[in-house]
Amino acid sequence: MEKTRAPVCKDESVGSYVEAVVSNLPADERIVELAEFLEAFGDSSRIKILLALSEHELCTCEISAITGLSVSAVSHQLRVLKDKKLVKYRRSGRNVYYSLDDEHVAAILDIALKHTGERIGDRK
Amino acid sequence: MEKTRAPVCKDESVGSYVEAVVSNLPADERIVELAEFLEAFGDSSRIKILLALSEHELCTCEISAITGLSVSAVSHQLRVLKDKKLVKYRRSGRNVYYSLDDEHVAAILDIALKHTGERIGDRK
DNA sequence: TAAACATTTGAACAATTGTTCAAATATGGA
DNA sequence: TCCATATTTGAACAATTGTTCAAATGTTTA
Repeated sequence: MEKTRAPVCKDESVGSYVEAVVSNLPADERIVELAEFLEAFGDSSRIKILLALSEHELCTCEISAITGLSVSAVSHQLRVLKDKKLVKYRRSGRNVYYSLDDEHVAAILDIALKHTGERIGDRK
Repeated sequence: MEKTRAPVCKDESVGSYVEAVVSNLPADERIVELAEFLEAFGDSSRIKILLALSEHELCTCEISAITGLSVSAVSHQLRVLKDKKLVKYRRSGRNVYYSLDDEHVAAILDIALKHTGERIGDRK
């Protein structure tokens, strides 16, 4: 009478699909990788930086001027965005110019804008 | 000799587009809204829950069994996902069944999977 | 009603986060 | 070389986060 399976809700009508869902889940390390990438979107300073970069390649001090954040705060956040592969950069003289890493980043911003904009009562 | 503009890099060759970028940025409250939505993706427990829900509508205890998280931890995370509009739910008897709020949530998971999967050396 | 199951909630805690400030590093021009 | 500008870095700090545990709330069945 002891179950070998992980304990699921006692109701037997539940969960024939549970094993299928389990077996389709990516490996834990893959999930961590996903979360770390998406986590980088989860701060309003970084969103502001990403939205600015979605319009134009910009250097650190321009981003600072545009966002109103200190140069140091911008640099710290750019490091996060760089590490998590949301932005790429190139040096040109004294300046380091940043831009979105690829179309995926812009696409996520776009979907998020649509999702948060579509709710009733949220009209521009 | 005092500038009225926000201080930009001293290099004058820089920044004719800066004002345009500034004027295209959404309002701060809109940016906060975006960040709060995307922030909800930024945790591996929540990603695991969302990936499970992308395959099948599931109740709290099924999610617990599938993810290996405690029922309480799942419930706390579901509250976050509910508040940030990533999932919706319906009650059926004792159980509360959760599912992804709309196609935007699945789309973001999909793009993130592609983005993190495409990098060299990350082959399955 | 009481008992069993499913879910939510609140307090507590360690761990992580984003900012500021000061200092260090990097680059280009005199 | 020295100086000005641009950027990065590290330490410190308050604030926030995710988990656990225990208790409370819902719901169904006997």
